[in-house]
This record gives sequence, C-alpha cells and structure tokens, in this order.
Amino acid sequence: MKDGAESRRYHHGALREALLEAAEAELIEKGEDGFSLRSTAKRAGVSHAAPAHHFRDLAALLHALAARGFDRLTAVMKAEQAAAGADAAGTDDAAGQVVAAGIGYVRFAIDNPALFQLMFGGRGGGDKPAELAKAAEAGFSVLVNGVARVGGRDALTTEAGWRDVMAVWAIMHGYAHLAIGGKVAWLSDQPFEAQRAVIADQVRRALRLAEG
Amino acid sequence: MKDGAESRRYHHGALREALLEAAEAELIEKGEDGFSLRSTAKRAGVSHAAPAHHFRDLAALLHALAARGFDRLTAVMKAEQAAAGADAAGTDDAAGQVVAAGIGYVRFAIDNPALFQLMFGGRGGGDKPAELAKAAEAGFSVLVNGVARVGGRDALTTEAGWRDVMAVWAIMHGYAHLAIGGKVAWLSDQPFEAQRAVIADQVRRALRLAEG
DNA sequence: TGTACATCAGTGAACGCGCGTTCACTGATGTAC
DNA sequence: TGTACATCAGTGAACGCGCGTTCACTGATGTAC
Repeated sequence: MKDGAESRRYHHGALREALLEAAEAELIEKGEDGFSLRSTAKRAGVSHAAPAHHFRDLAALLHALAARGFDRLTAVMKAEQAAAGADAAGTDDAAGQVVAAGIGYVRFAIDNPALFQLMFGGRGGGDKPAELAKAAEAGFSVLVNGVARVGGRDALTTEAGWRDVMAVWAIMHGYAHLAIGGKVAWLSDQPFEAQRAVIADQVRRALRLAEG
Repeated sequence: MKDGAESRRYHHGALREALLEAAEAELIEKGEDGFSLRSTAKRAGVSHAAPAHHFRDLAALLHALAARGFDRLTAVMKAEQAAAGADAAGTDDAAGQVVAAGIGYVRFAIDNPALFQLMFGGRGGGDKPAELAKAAEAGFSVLVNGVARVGGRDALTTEAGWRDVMAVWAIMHGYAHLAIGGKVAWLSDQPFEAQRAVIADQVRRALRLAEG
C-alpha cells in the first residue's frame, strides 16, 4: 500500500480488496449457488490457495461481502434522502425522508439482487462477525431515525413507533424481494424510475399517511 | 397403489411421495445448501439412483416440492379465512378476510421457513414447470379475490386495486421474510399468536383502513 | 549504501469428499392368452 | 388356474467434476545494523 491504488506489484498489495470485487462479480454471474472460492480466486488472477491468507474460510469472505453490501445499502438510502431533501425542503419533509430511504432501499436491492439476497439470510450462515452486525445496524438506523422524525418520538421504545418501523421495513423489504424474485412480471419489466411513485405510495401507507 | 397407503411392498409403491417427504425433511434439517438428492434418497430408504425414475433431475424434485408448498400455503390462507369468518361473520368482513389471508401467509412462512425460501426464488431455478406456476397463482388469487371484495372492484385491472394488492402482498411477504431471517429478534422470539395483532395492523395499513 | 535475515503473500500439488448422473442389471408386478 | 412375456421400479458400481482446505515451498518485501 506504499504507492498508489494502481499498483500491480506482486505481492499484489490489494488482494483482499480485489478478492471482494471478484467475489461480487462471481456472485452476480453465477448466483449464490455456483459461487465458489476457487473461481473467485481465479477471477482475481491468483491461485486458489491465495485467499486463505486474507480470509479464514469461505464463510468469512461471504460475511465480509455482506458487510460491504450493508455499507452500500446505507449509502444509497442516505443519497436518496439527500436528493429528496434538496428537491423540496418543505413541509412534509420528515415523511419525505422516510420515503426517500425506502426508495433507496428498493433501488439498492434491484441494482444488486444477488448481493441483497446474500445479505438477508443467504449462504454463509453460522456465527456472524460483529463487523457484519454493525454494518447492518447502520442501515437499520437510517430507517429508525427517519420514522422517529415523523412520529416525533423514539421509534424503538414505544409500541406505536415500533409498529411504524416494522411496517415500513416490511413493505420495503417485501416489495424489493418480490421484485428481485421476478414474482411480479410488472415490477421486473419496469425501469426503476417508473416504480418510484408506487414505492412512495406504499411507504406512506405503512406510515398511515394520507395519499401523496 | 392397489392396496392401502400402508403398503411397503417393494416396488415401493409410493416412492414419489416418500421422496418428496424425505426431501422436505432434508430441507428443514440441512437448509437449502446442504440439500442433496443422494441424502434424500438415503432418507427415503432407497438407493441414490432410484429417484431418477420419478424425477428427471434435482431441479424437477425441487420444483415439485415448491409446488406442494404453494398448495399448502393456499390451504393455510383459506383455513385462516374460514376461522375468521366463523368468529365474526359481521360488518368488517371483507377486510377481515384479507387480514386472515395475510395471517395465514405469515404463519405458513414461520412454520415452514426452508420451504418458504425455496418457493420464493430459491434453488432449482431455470424453467419452472407449468404445475409450479399454477400452484403459485392459486395462492395469489386468494389475495386478489380478498382485495377485490374490499375495494368492490377488480383488483387486477384498476391501478388502485393493483396498488392495494401489491401493498398487502409486499407487507406480508416482507414481514414473513424478516421474521424467518431472524433479522428482528423481537419477531423470532414471540410465539405466533402474539404476532397476530401486529400482522393484522400491518395489513390494514397496506389497505389504508383505519386502525383495527 | 550494502548485507543478513525475518516476515509476508504468493504458488502448485495433493488430500478427501460428496455430488448428480449414467449404466447394465435384476427381480417383482401386471397382462395376454 | 397356469404360463410366457413385457414393463416397471428398484440396485450398486462407476463416471467425472469441482469443491474447500492443507502443505511444503518460494521469492519478494521490509528491517536492522
């Protein structure tokens, strides 16, 4: 890591990162089944034994990949919130922020279906490392904070707040999962932009807000 | 099949059914990864080559298993509807039927997590047989018909009806998926009965109905 | 600036494993006469 | 009721495969003096 990111000296210098990128590409191409450590190493241009120096085992690699996924999910949600805030810094703002988070959530899922499925209950189970839990929680707290601003209360300690959070999360998650799974042809066929209004409507239902 | 269901003559007589039951047990014990044709055959007490006489290949077995799952999902939804109808054949009935269907949906998922995940986008992808699509549609139509009764319109040909259907489906599906995935400790720790009120509330939100 | 040495991150061969599938086979079942 | 025969549903051996992981190794990198 002494010289820049372009460095291709061998000892590779950034193999861990390269492996994670290769792993994600493999995941996209082959799906969760079909994914393997060996083909990931091959894609990274390295012998199949090399990853052992960076990841204890296959599960560790998948956990790291999932953690990165949660980081990106959080970033996408926040980016949508920022864009929405810029658009209309107006009256309905708090609800608009939750809607934006929801749109980001679904957008991430549709843009990264294989990763999304890995993150939520996919392969590499067992003892999740703390790093992964922490990344997942960061995404969750974007949602919780948004709902708290709408309700004007702590969203996790009151029954009503908790129900709001669960409703929004469930409806976003369900929509994302159904869209990814191709269970609803209409969803899968639409470009994402056409789905924004539907998602916004659904989040508002979950919060018991009037139609947008 | 000449004599009763108890028959254990060899030629087994009901190997296809026995394999499906063994496969489900394997799925529950080992999860989707770890599932294999060979261990399924072994569990059914038969050589690992025997299944080939009943299922073209592994994918065919999984598709059949998923189709059975959809049949049972449909049955559970209808059973909840029947129970709800018996309880209170009253005013709010149409909405109550959708709520009951939603409760049945989630209950099935929680009682059969591995099967539920197989049914929705799990392993054995590729060309789904018509039998599977038909079984899935039967479940879907329970939901659609229920929503139509609430809205008093065809739920699939109007935009508003379509949004109602999607909102209910998404929120049920998301709740089920999150509960199964153990993402929400609170959910996973509760007995199902304690979750009924929460699920009912969520379905009512999806339909834009007043609090139950 | 040069040399000796420890450490680190690769290599490639080898391991044992369980998998799905194919194959020739066998023996029981059901049918035609 | 008995016999010949086709069909069907099993068996067990064998195939080739890709997998995760281990191992002794090698050669480059970085450090101490």
